[in-house]
Amino acid sequence: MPKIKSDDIRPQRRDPAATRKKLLTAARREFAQNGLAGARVDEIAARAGVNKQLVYHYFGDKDALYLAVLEWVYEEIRTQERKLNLEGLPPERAIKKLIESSFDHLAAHPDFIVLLNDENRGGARHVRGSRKLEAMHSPLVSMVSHILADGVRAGVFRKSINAVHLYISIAGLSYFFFSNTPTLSAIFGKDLSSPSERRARRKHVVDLVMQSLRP
Amino acid sequence: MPKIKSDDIRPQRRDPAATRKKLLTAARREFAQNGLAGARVDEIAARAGVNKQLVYHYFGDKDALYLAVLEWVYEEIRTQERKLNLEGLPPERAIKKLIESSFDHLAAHPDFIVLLNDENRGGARHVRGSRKLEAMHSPLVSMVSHILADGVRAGVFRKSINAVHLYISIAGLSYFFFSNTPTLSAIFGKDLSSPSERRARRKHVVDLVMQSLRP
Amino acid sequence: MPKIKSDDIRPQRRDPAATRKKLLTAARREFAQNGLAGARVDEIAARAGVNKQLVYHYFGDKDALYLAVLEWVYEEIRTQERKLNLEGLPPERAIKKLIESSFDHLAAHPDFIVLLNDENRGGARHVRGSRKLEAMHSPLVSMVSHILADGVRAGVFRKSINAVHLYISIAGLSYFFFSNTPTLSAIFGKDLSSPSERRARRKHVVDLVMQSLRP
Amino acid sequence: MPKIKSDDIRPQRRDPAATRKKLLTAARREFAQNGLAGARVDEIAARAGVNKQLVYHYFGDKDALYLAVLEWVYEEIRTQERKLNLEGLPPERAIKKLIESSFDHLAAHPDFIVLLNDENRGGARHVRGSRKLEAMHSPLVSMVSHILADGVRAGVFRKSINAVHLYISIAGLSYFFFSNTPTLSAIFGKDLSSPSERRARRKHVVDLVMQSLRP
DNA sequence: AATGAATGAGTTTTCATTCAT
DNA sequence: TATGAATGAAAACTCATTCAT
Repeated sequence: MPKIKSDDIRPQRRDPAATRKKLLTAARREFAQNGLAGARVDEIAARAGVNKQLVYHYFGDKDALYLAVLEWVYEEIRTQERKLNLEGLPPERAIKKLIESSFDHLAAHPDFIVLLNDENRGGARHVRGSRKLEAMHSPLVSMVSHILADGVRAGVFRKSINAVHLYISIAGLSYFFFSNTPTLSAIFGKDLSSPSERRARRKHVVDLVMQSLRP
Repeated sequence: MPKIKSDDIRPQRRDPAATRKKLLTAARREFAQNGLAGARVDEIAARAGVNKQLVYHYFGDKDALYLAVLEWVYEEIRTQERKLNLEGLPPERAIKKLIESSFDHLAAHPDFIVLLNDENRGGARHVRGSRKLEAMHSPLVSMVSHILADGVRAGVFRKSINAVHLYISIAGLSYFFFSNTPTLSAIFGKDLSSPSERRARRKHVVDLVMQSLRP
Repeated sequence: MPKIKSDDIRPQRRDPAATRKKLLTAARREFAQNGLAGARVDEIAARAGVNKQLVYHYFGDKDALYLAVLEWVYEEIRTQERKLNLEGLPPERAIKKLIESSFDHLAAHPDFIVLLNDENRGGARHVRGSRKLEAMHSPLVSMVSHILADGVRAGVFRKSINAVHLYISIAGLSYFFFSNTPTLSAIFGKDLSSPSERRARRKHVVDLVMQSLRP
Repeated sequence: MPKIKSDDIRPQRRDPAATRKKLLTAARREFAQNGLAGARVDEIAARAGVNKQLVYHYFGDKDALYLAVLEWVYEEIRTQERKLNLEGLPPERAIKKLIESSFDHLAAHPDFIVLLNDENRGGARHVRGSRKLEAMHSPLVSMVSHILADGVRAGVFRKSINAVHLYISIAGLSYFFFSNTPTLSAIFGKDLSSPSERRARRKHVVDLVMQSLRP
């Protein structure tokens, strides 16, 4: 929406919120492409089209900017999870929807993986120090727990499946595929990044998990 | 083979092979800890206890050293795979052994994951350029293919399971757990790196895959 | 004078004189602690609790602010000198009082020294450019001159003592002690900043000068 | 002395000791002129005519370089003190020589003062952390102590003069004159840096101290 | 009068790499 | 083969100052 002030030709001058967002977006790309150590503050500022000093003005330093990006992508995931609405669904449909949306989210946001990799190498140093992330509990584990119980009761799922590990498995089956596509493609001599391969993978993951849950 | 040179008091002076190995070991640690961009050539030389220039002497440059490390860890995996001897086993035992040894290898060599992450972010640029890696085909995919066929014939596995994707799934279920332990632990508020959690995970992965293969 | 503006809760909003003074006080501390080059305009504004831009509003730039601080401390000294009232005293009492008050002033205002050091390194560039300081002649040199003459006439002081140099000596004997306390303490392995050491120094300075004036 | 190696046209290539010394000399000038905070590492390297990185190679960082300079000037002073040979002299000649050489050393090395000023503002942080300086005790205080005792015994000095404070006074009477010449000149409207003024000051200092010691 | 955003030039330090011995 | 000196480019971060409101 254009600003009302008609005599201001230059767009968005003095718009702190917009500047912050531009920096954050640029940082997300740069960190995803080059990692924490490989990312360049200069480049982030250039991508955002603002002065380099503003990185420090708004975020403090490179690490704090990295954390802000992490908080952003985690928030995206939580938002997506909240939108799932699995409560009303029959157990099998619920799990299937969860698997699919988990796969689709990674497909749509491939940078999430690459941003997390650095964080994991560093022992989750930023995540552990974040108040914001501490408050962002995922509702999914307990939801999965309930769905599993419902499924067992309904006789469609086998017993003694650990909800935390199932959640990790669902994530991992998609995550590894996306994160390691380049080396897997090179090793197998087959481009796994094509749409058809991606569809095949999605189907395989859904099948694998669903079949494994049968009583 | 002991060195004859009697007047050389300090051990391993002028021992090219040993120096090369020391550099490689040091590089593996440094790259695993700090990534490709974050690793320091100075630090690698210091860890190896040799002069920095020898990195260039033996390997050419930092990227070539990184590739040498990648080739090393891939070779380790292939060696482990060759040792598996799945041929004689009944299908179910064979797959189970494959899953377990896949998990155990990552548990024993956690740096493999972290070394590959950078390579994947970079589009597998080093791997794709390597003659050596090209020659190191994994025998496992075709082996899995045969095992699956045998299992279907014996009536213990269901049909239409893709061997490549099953292989990727087996790897991914362990890989993701190990690679994301720090952030998962932080998010779940539960230390997943403990031996008991690790055992539980191993069991879960074996169960998940085995159950999914049932007809 | 209390402000009338009734709806203004925070005190001293829009109080130019107070803001100026707060800036000056903050600048004095910051310059004393970090020198001209080491002082930070940001820090000065923060210490003063006002916006950084006001430094430029009120003083022009960092150098002008530094000069304002110098003028302030010089004015303090002149004020103290004017309060001395040496005229009526017998020559020996007058000199003694001068020495003591010179020592005491430095003891009370240790930042004076440190502020002047930078100015001296820079060739007194600010002081020489200041109209205000030009007008602030010290009355003391001519006063010392008269006291010396009186003392000689009264037979209590020896002849041919240069008033300017005596003034410099009186200042220097205290100045050096205060300015170099940290390094002298480190070198002598003895804390010269303690009250007892300070008292001893004061006595020594008075004695030294007084004894040297004897005929 | 020219290097023997005749075929080496470029002078002093690969001469670590010379490089170190050039850096140290350049640093001394730069620190003296601009202080610790005001000095520029770039400028020091440029003055030395070597690559900036060598500052870090040889000294570690800017602070360590500053300490190296401090150690150098202190060593100069100790060397000069050792050369004094006051032992054989009669007490009055000994003290006079000490005053004069103290004055002359500062006249010859005016940067000593300015280098110390920053160190004192910083609470002697570098000096206190230096092993080297800890070992460089000045022999002068105990020497002054003995001279004073000899003078009292010989009836040429009065009693109860503290050696440490006399040493500080002798230093301070010269130090303050040199350190504050610019502002004193500006305030007194008289150039105190001229040779004649310097001679007058030297005489005054010697007189003042010597007269103060009379019984 | 007062504020916070924005800037450009600079400042220390780092780093992969090459040179000379 | 091995070493330490030397380099140039670039990195993160800082800072005095100005702009827009």
